[in-house]
Amino acid sequence: MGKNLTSRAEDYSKWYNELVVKADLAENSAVRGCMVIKPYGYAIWEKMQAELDRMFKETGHQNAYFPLFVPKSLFEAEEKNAEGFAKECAVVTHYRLQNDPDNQGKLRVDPEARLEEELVVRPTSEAIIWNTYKNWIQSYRDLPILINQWANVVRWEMRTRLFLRTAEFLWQEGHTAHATEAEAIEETKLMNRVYAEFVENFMAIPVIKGVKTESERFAGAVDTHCIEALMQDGKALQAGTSHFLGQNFAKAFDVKFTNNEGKLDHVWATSWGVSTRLMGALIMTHSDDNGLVLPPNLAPNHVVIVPIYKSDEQLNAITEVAENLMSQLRAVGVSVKFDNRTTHRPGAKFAQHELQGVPLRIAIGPKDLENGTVELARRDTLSKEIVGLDGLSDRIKSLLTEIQENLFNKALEYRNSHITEVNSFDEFKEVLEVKGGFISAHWDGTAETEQRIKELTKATIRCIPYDSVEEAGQCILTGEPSSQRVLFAKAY
RNA sequence: CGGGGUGUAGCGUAGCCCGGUUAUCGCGCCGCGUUUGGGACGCGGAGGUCGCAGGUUCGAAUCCUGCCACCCCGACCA
Repeated sequence: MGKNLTSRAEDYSKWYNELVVKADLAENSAVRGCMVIKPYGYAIWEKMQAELDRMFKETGHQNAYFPLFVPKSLFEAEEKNAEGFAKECAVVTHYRLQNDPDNQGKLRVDPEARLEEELVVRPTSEAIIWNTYKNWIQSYRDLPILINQWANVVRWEMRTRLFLRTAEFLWQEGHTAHATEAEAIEETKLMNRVYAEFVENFMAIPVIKGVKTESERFAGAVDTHCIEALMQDGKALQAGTSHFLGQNFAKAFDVKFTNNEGKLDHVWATSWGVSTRLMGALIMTHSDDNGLVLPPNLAPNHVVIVPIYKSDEQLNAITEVAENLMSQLRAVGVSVKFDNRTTHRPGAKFAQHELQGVPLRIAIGPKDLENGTVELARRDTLSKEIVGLDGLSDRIKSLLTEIQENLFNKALEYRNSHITEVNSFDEFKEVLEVKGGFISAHWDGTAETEQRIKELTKATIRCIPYDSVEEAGQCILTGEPSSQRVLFAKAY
């Protein structure tokens, strides 16, 4: 893969700035770190939203919406959660501006308009949602509550990384309440599976499902399940998380219910989320030096048709062929755009659609009019061929399926060839340095060792994979006994 | 908050050390014409508080002082 696209998220921004996603963070320094998503980029996000939303509903969830502002007293109720997010909260302290007497034409914050209680701009919504659930739940008959919210959240990170860690981002967060521990744990796992299915089948990004170690766990969770993906530069990216919250939030917000035996108990909870960070994952998994490569399942347009002509007569004839083809394609569910802009030449259009990652391009010119053919070009392989018009729509339909599979398989092959088993710390450092990717190694299970390895190498434990097998071994750092391998990597 | 760096047109830049015509070049933008099977070419044109403020000087993008902003590395980050 090209070096231009494989190092850091910021590098991608240079490529996509103009066309895909307005990747420049907002120019005003006060909102530095917030991203601006252009229409084309947003169309991709909408596709992702639509599919996820469908999957959530199929698994019994409903959408709802909760407030952006969280009163500080609510925010601090669940201690670990509050502590985990405290350092990155934007806080509203005033509710009014006034003319600045010392500075004509400028406004200042009215010192008289200080809020009695500060409002935290949600970095996540557990607090405000559980404060609400308290009033919704009395009996086991009120359970489960299976709610998802599409929202923006703000995390005032000291340092932002484009797509991957922006100050404001869009996401969905599911918040569920259950009568039993087993049911909540099942929900946690279910949603992690839903995420994995979406990311693999839709985004064509292979992921590893697993569980986080204590130190990487969500603040306030009992267990954090996750999907981990590998980017083309050998760094791991956490693509989604699903948390089993135990009774922590129910206790913090005093959410009790009477169970079917008439006993009072705290509710069991989960929360789960994926964000616009997935767009970063998409870019960093499939792109090449010509730009974005979109899996057909996410592409706003599957096919673009570019006319090549010298005269108006030719354009008219091409338009007729194109419109015919478009209605055939639309009939079989393929989205298609006819790029008949007169302001750009064919070469410029080719380049632009490649940059935007349109899976298939059809060029129709005078030669094709004579021969009843078109030129069909694939974005994933950059190959071109001349094909006849007969049966073209069916062919394109199956080609799109093939491209979707090809992208996944390519990424899978790369990912699999970058999971390395090591049995010593020297080997660990060596692989991390020269090859990158995931490293499968034994670990003694302590947070101290994990921390020490992080300090020495910058690698963290991405997860304990679901499919990790029982196997006697020794911790690569301490030599203490270990019963299974875990996955290490340098991560975004 | 520590270490390093950079601010010149929408973007990328030259000029700065060693002060001196109208601030350089490329991309992009606008007009006209010729073009159109992989990012067209020619001619013409528009666009600048040289980060901000002060100072030195006959004269400051250039030298001095202060400030501001941004980037990178670290700290930080489910």
